[in-house]
Amino acid sequence: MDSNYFTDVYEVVKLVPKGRWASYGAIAHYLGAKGGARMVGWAMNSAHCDDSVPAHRVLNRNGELTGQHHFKPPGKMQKLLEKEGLKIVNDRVTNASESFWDPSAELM
DNA sequence: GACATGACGATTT
DNA sequence: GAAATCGCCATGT
Repeated sequence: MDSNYFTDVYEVVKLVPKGRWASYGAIAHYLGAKGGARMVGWAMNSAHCDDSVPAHRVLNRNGELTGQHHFKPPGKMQKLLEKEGLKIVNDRVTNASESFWDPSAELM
């Protein structure tokens, strides 16, 4: 529980608006760039057990569904994103720059 | 305690 | 412009 870092990541991910997506680096930067994007991904890895954390809204900086294989079943991530209004093509979000959500910019 | 790995990012070649 | 490499730090072995 000392790793409050994960909790921070969960909070930010939960704050991601529906139909938008945030990048690991953006969240990491919002948290103070602690450890960088990798730690965010690692936090999600621990969060995968928590359905309250819409990890499917967290993609890499390219808007690619990098963690699909970690979902159950694989592809659920893409389905959820498409259901929220995002267009996924080739495991990648189209109009990514338009649906991109930056916590440090939107939440300030 | 050290080595290897990981849902990434940025920089350099 | 694309590919390759290093860096970030925490977790697992």
